[in-house]
Amino acid sequence: MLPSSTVENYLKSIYIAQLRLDDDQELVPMGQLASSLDVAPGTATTMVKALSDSGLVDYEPYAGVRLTDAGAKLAALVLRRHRLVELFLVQMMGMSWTEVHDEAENLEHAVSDRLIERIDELLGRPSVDPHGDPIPDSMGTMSRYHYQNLLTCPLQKPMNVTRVIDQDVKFLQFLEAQNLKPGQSIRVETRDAIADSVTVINEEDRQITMGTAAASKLLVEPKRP
Amino acid sequence: MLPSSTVENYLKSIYIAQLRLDDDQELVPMGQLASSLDVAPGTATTMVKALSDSGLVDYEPYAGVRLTDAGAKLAALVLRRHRLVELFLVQMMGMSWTEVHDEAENLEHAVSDRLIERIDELLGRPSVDPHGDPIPDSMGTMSRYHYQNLLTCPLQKPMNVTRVIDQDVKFLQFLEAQNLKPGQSIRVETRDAIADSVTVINEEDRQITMGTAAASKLLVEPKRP
DNA sequence: CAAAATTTTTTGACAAATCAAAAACTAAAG
DNA sequence: CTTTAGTTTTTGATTTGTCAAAAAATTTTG
Repeated sequence: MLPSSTVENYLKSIYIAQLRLDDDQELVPMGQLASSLDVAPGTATTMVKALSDSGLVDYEPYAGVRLTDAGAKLAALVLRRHRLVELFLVQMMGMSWTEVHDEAENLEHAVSDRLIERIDELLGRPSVDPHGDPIPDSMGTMSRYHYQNLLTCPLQKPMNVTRVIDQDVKFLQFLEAQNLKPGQSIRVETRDAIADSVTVINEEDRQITMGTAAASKLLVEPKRP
Repeated sequence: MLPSSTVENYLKSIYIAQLRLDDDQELVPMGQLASSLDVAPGTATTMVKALSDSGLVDYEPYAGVRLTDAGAKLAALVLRRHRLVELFLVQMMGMSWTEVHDEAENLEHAVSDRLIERIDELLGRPSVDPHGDPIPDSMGTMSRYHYQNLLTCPLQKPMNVTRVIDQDVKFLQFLEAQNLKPGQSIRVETRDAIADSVTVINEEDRQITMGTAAASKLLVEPKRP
């Protein structure tokens, strides 16, 4: 029995939520899962129980849910399809990195293993997607590097944008317009805790100020050329 | 409300069945529809009644079903997506024309209008897919040319294979191995009604004999140098 | 044309996925 | 340590798509 798109989406959501947790044994709360999937809490409970019966998750009533090894592997392969499709749409189809997420959201459930292997090959076995998110390999293994963000990185030091933790089209368009896309070089000028703001300088020496909520979604690493 | 994959598949099946009918007002029998979709007869009845309520088909109890204009347009757009995806997989992804049908069967429900427009553009607004099947335009209009087949075409006259009316992988592989793919040049040598067989000569002057059931699935047109 | 064969529809049931709202549980605050 | 606030589960219904088997209608055949 191959998993339905619904099951794939539940596993993917749990997987992504677990990535934000420090401890692998920590549980994802049901409320969070329900809201990330945009379903009623009771719906998530029912579904998670079913997933638990299938051996894809460990479920602890009133505590939360966690993927089993089998569930984590399946989830990683969904994410692999999603991210390879995103990169494919940008690289081969000339679509904008701001718009490929929604398209990939549908295609991730429809592309066969054979096609995804072909895409992987044509793209040269890439390791990250257009947003800088790592692409799991065909075994379901994903690198988990810890980048800094605009709130934690050193001030005045040249950095490269490596990853964007948000798929909102408007936000991505904002980054594109301000030359803050993954790959571009920037440096954090000032941080103002009171004003809740961060000011960065982009490649064109233009100054951009954003709130800390936005700043925390831009991941960077020290510039290395 | 955008139609579910199930609805799209029903419309597509009715559309294809209607193409085989001479008169546009003729009805597709429920039994045929059910078997082409691989569902029980009662299931088809239930679904067709729902489609009728949505104004996508005209349904006459105990007689059969026929698409309305709205239904026909939707069906043609599904077919358009299917065939553009097939051609895309062959031309851009380097997949074999024998294997793309199943892949397209899933992708046809997942690709957005935006992506299909991009594919159409990249392929140069093609008019036929890898099997020679015509591709409806974005308005849902499809050319309906009537080819001859190996049973009806003149003997000894050079012809071009233009279309194959069968998606069975084994059959397509057979055609490929025997140099009988769309685009290739052939000529019908003999027909034997008693033996139920047809003998053709391929581009390499090799002789291939097949049954009339197979021969009727190969459509041809007079060779034009 | 009546009996038999075939096709189609109806009926009752089921699985997957969902919701709203009531009930139960846990955690936080006084 | 009890009351309150917040979360989670349960319950009962609903929608979509399906099947098997009974019933009805149609078509074929003798």
